[in-house]
Amino acid sequence: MIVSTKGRYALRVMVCFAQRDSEEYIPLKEIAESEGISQKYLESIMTVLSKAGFVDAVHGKGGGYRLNRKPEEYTVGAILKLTEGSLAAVSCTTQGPEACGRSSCCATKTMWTRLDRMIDEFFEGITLKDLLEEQEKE
Amino acid sequence: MIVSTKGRYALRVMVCFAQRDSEEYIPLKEIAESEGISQKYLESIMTVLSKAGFVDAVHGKGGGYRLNRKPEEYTVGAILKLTEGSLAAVSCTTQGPEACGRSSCCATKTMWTRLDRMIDEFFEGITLKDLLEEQEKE
DNA sequence: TCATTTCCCTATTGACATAATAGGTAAATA
DNA sequence: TATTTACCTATTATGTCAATAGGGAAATGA
Repeated sequence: MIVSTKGRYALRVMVCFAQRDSEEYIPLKEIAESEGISQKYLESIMTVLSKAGFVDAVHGKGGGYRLNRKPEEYTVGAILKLTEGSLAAVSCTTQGPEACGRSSCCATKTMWTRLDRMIDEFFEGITLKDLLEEQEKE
Repeated sequence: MIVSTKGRYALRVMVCFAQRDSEEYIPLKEIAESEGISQKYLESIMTVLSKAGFVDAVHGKGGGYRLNRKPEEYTVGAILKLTEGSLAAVSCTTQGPEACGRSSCCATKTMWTRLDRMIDEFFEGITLKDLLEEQEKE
């Protein structure tokens, strides 16, 4: 599993925000209910998105979260890297060469590196706007 | 993490066999030592490869394992799917639509399906022979 | 026949990450 | 000043992976 629940929820929630009026703040509670995610769990995700500056947050009544850029300025890759930490398909490529000891002669190492690059390019080539349009097609 | 230790070991070991004389049976002990994998753990991997008919196994002195096809007839995809069970990047695509309940309107579903297909094509496009040649370059 | 080598089988443990919950604090607003 | 909302720290529950343990059965060669 390369993408966990956390990352998938983050993406879905960001799409949710992208659908709404960009000025309006939406409380976490509302998003949690509409997406069927527990408020507490979603909190941990929103905190990450907020700290990284992906969303604006405002306390109190009328507050909540909102995007601070246009949907096309968020790549799926950026959102997933933030919430997942890494998108590496194997541990070999993230750890330094000293971790394995065989990396200098490993027949499979080049393959893992190519795979990582391919996955990265895939996710960096998709924006929230693309996901929105995908949804509207249906 | 999309590929675990099990799958990575399986690949390395298969490359190991591909390097040797194709007629010769190699005992597990020898492979385990040369690859730095514990015999017991490697056993569990070799059992899977053997049961699936990827290698021949012979008991007793002079016995061991060997490939039963040419290196170019093993794709990395086949080996990984066997040992990993699945190469899916997210659980959404492996489980049926009833598991999620949102799959009918999920903006990200198409993306996950495309990703899975891309990863599958990547691994199916590489054979043991390719890995062997990669190693010999160094 | 018998000892050795080797593969085969079942079960268990330890470690770790993820998913989710719990309970409270601080800020903003009406 | 009460309410709404975001923020923070800690804990639990679950499950998977990696690795170990201990023995059993087949093949071989002497």
